[in-house]
Amino acid sequence: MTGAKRGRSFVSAQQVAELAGVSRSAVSRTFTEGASVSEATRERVLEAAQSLGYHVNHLARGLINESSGIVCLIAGDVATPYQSRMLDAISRRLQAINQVAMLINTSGDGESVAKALRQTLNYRAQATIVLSGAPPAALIETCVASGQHVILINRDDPVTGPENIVVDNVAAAGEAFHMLRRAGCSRIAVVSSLAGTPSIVGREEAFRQAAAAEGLEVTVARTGPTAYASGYEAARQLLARSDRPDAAFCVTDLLACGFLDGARTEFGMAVPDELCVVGFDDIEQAGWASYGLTTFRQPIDQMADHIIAKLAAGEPGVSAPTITTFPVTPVWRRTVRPK
Amino acid sequence: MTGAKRGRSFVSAQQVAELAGVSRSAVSRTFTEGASVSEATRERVLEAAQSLGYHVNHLARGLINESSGIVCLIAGDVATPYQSRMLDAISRRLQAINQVAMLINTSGDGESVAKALRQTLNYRAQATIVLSGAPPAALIETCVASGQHVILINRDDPVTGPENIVVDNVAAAGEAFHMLRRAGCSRIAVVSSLAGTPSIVGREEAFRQAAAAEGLEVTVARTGPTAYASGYEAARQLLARSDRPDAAFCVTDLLACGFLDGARTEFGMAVPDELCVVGFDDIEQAGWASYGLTTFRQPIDQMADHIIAKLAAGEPGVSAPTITTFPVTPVWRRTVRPK
DNA sequence: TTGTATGCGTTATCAG
DNA sequence: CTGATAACGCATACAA
Repeated sequence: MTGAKRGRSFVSAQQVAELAGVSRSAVSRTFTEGASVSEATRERVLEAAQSLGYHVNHLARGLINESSGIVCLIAGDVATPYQSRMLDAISRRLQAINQVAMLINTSGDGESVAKALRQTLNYRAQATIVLSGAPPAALIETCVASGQHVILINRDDPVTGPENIVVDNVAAAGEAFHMLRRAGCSRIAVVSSLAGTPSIVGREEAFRQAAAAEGLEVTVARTGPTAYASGYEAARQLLARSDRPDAAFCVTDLLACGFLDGARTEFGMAVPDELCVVGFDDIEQAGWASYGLTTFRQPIDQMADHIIAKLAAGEPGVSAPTITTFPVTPVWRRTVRPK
Repeated sequence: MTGAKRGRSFVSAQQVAELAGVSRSAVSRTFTEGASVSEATRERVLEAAQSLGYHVNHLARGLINESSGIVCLIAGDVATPYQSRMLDAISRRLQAINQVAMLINTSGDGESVAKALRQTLNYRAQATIVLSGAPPAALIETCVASGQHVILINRDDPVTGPENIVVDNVAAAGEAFHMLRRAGCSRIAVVSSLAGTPSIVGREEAFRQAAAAEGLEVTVARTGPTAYASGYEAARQLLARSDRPDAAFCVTDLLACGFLDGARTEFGMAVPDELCVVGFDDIEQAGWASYGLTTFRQPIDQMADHIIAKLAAGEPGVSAPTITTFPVTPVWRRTVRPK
């Protein structure tokens, strides 16, 4: 009677073996995919396990075959529509391939992204998926050196890890500009944020350049973080001007919703008659009747599928950094004049 | 030179010890809180660890002191504003006490909640926090028997686990009714969902009873899941009637947003002049200018604090199930006539 | 303070 | 098919 720990603790294979009258190995084999056990002992073990409430210890299992089955998801703004949607898409798929998601919330400060990367190493995660935030290059390197997949989403920095997933910001921004032009808009503003994220500045910059190619100046407003309130505030500032804009490209739907509300509430403007607005991401709220936001949809499900495929493929490529770009499709709703 | 695994794998304490010229124990002690190491060796170890990219294996550590530092968060609708907000609040605090959140996404089907509970056991989680879904009582029991904290949020079922966190639905629903009555409304509808969650039916039922106490009949609409679209559809059906309601209590803000949009878009109704609406949860969108929803706020941060306190307190109470009820505070905005 | 030895719960290997 | 045994990476009681 070695392992009789009288309740209040997890049950071990040892205890199951004793109850079933078999060896630990038999118990182990019963719960190991594709091991050979006779149906008789298998049932005895299963029954004993059931009555004792035994569950295989993945920590110990991971100790042996260097695969914990854990994938770390690192994100800063979990409560955000876009991020939480992505989180949902990825975690759901992870379950399907018998992996489990470890959520690391890097609440703001930059130091904590590094801390998050270290957590991922501590838990011997198979992969690290960075949804937001800027991880230190050195730590990324050790993650890769340790055999992890490191996947960065919408983070096409100059210095990056090996697997990058990116959305075609410049194509979308260019298309946004032409949508607005075809609608007859000429005083176009860009509503952005102070975040300085690669995708944010990428969209901003691409739009500006598309405008410049037609000889058009564009004013850009950055009034705060990438949030609803910043969009609202941007409307407040931008639309109070004497040369009030007749269109806005918002680098994020959240900003766009705020901007729309600001334009309507503070200035009573009619959309799209007096003002055209284009967003980015196609979050759920963009489709709500109060907004009917014309925007660009990120193919979140496809991106998630791609990530899972990478993970399922096994060992990460030892080779050079990868960049996979996903197309972004326009979703026409009611904030831009048709034609 | 035992542990020279040439790259592509995680570094072990063994390798660090060899490089630093000390024993494995010295390495272990260096990374163990409150162990005694001389400053000299400590630095040598730290340096070696740094250059090798060593990180303590929490899996192995958890094997020894039955505490993996993992807390499982089980949720069904991660992408939902309320859930993701809760997720954010909890995971953020978990980091602060050196725990890490494992996110288990029970995507819909009931079986997967059981699967989630088993995962929690597999990873020897300290605690299991169920944000949504109905876990089988038997599994809850083994979790508790294994020494886990099991915390159920807004799930005051008859059969429950040991630690329940609940919001005062009946007080809020009662108050909602009186808000609407004081606003002069008499034909009041309840907008609910087909989900059949305890909190949903609790609010529904409490509101109905408050009305019944004043001899008022209430019609309840359940047009689908607890989502925006269901609220919209409810408006479509409810407001097309000859005895069109002049008020609605929506058991969720998401439903309320949909209902408001439906009322305005499909019927051009003026809120709050022709129609008063009350929501529940106070999600971010409730505060957006397009909605200005009068609703009831769940004290998410306090609830999260409470959970953390429970975890930090150590061993779960062996005693009877606990129920902690949190108050819900009304947030007056613009969808109910004042006075 | 330091090193040695032991054990944590598993699985892989090997002999039967 | 089965059981004994050796890892896996780490923390700790113990001896030095």
